[in-house]
Amino acid sequence: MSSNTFDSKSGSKIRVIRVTKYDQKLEFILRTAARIFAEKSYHSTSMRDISRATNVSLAGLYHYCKSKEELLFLIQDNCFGRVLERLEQRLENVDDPIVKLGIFIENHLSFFAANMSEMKVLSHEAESLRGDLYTHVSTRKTKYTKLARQILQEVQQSQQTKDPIDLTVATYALFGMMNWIYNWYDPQGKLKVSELAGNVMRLFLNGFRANEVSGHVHALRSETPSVWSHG
Amino acid sequence: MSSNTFDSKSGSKIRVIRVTKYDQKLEFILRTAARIFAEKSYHSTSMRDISRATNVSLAGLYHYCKSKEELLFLIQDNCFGRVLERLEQRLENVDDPIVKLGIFIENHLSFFAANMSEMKVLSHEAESLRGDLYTHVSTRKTKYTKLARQILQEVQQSQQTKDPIDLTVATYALFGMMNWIYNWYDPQGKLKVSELAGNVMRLFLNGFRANEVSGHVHALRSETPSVWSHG
DNA sequence: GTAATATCCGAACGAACGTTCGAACTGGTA
DNA sequence: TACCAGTTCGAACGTTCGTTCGGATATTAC
Repeated sequence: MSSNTFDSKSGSKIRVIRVTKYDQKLEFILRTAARIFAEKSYHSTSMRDISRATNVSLAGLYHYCKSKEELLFLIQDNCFGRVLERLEQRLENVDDPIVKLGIFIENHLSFFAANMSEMKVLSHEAESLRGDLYTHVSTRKTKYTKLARQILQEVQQSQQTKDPIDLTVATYALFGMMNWIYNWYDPQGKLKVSELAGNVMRLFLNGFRANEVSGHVHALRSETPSVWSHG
Repeated sequence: MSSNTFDSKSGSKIRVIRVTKYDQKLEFILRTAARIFAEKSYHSTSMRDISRATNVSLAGLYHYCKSKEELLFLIQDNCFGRVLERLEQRLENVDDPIVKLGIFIENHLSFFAANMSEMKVLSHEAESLRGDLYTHVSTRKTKYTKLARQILQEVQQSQQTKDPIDLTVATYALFGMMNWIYNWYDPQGKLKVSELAGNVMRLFLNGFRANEVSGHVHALRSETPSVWSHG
């Protein structure tokens, strides 16, 4: 990892990529913290939990971060940064919107599967950050979402269908499908990541592009609408 | 609300449905707590927050629940119970698996939209319960998931397609699409619940039943697989 | 009325929390 | 050797947490 990835304090004056001991230990702390945050959530994890798991004293942790919230931020921001960086590389020189969408889905899911803890923390603890830190991650997320939406729009425009799926619904349905996997998917299990990505891709893309609505679905509309209330 | 919905302490000896003051106030506390839990998460909500929002003294809250955790449980269990109850009613005498699926989706989404706070707490704070309380809700959830999976299997069997979507992926993709809506959907906004449900239904069902895979998607498989690692 | 019960709350408890402080180490440099 | 910056940590600080206790007030039953 390059020394500038985490805004390192190593302060090397020579312009080469260096991995200082400080960087390595910070990364180790972040990875451990991410694992525990994923296991028992950010707010019910204490700095003492992280201290115990890393064998770094409670006070010692504050040599590597200025607060517990900054730990969460570093996990989220670093994780998201890597997703985006990789995505931009892979989308270079790609024009076909459907291929773009495939790359987007595969990129998201394979990174998710390989970094389950960090990605769970990124998607599940979205609102645990406050102030500037929240804004920073949130802005990135909005940008990411808009990119997905734009790709979907291109797909939709590339082949006119009647009665198209609402773009907002489609965008968030896609993210829902993908981000929900931390609730069930086991990267070590039978189902390989490539199979997962392939299935999600087919499921979503065929649904999104289909222009035909089953008669059965229409029949549903005649049902009396359910009215829920709090009493 | 019937006096037995919350295992009421009202202890009426007459066999009629009664709404005691106790029940009403408990329900008010639960609804308020659900709202705050949804806003700032269970673990960062204090009993003092709930006390302030309900105008019930801190100690007074413990007349209606025996712990903060029980508050969370009551919210989740009551909410889930109502979803299940309504679903079972609507599925009675329905045979067509596609209609079943439509009812399932519409039931879930319309209830979600009408009870956003409770449903967010139900799906977002799944792991905040411990021990028996966790097991109880979790068992119900498993049952609910299996029902969805079974309906999907029936749909799949009713019309043989080659290369069908993996059932596990499909099931959790569906729940991901539906449960993710607390991250973006505004029931008061432009998009009506019926439109939301209709779009989700079409998106999912067409994708799930489609038997054709685009050549574009196949092309993706020749990409060099991405390898993510922690370094 | 009065007794019994249900409802409510101010005040406090012990525990756990995030963070800080000053001192003790460590390794490299002169 | 002495020195300095980087690293480490035991101990403690002030705060907030969930919960409890004893008693006050309201409601019901007789």
